[in-house]
Amino acid sequence: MQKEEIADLQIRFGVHLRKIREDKGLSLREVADRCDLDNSNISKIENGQFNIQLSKIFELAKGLGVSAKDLLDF
Amino acid sequence: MQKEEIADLQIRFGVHLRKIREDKGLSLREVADRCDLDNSNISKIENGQFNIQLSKIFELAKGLGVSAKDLLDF
DNA sequence: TGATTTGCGGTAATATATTACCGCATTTAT
DNA sequence: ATAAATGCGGTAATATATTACCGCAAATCA
Repeated sequence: MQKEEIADLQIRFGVHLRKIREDKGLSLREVADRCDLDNSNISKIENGQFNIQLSKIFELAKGLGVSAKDLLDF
Repeated sequence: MQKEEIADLQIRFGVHLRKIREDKGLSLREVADRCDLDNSNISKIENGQFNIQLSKIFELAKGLGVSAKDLLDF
């Protein structure tokens, strides 16, 4: 997988993640509290700046109240 | 998320990944060729030794001919 | 208007994944 | 019995994610 493809994937994931969060009416800081993460980092994930790990996908899913597979449904 | 939880997650993911591969009747080296990865590393992923990244989930899904969300369906 | 919330960019130290390589032991095929 | 395939452990160099900070600008609220 090329760098560009990965960057594109991160962006698409981030857009999807943001939509889920906003549909739930949560702020970055609220999600951060639920996930034990920092709001700035979730912001970066949503903006496609990180190629996050498996465990983080599950942490985010838990914090957002959705299943992990839902986070990859885009 | 604690270290132990992450280790457990990796193992469950690996077990699921292996099942998908074996259901397709593929060897590690065959999947490795399709994914442009090394067979030893896929072995380690299946054995829960890696907390892989988002992009790698998609690479594996492509190589296995399934959707990424299917890989998290366990 | 003043205060709070929100999203976001920057940073630096640390931890971790990535990658390709080697070879071995076991299983499977000829 | 011989050869090939398979799964897997070890390693070392490199790249990358992680984490918790800080503070700002714009939006929202009292």
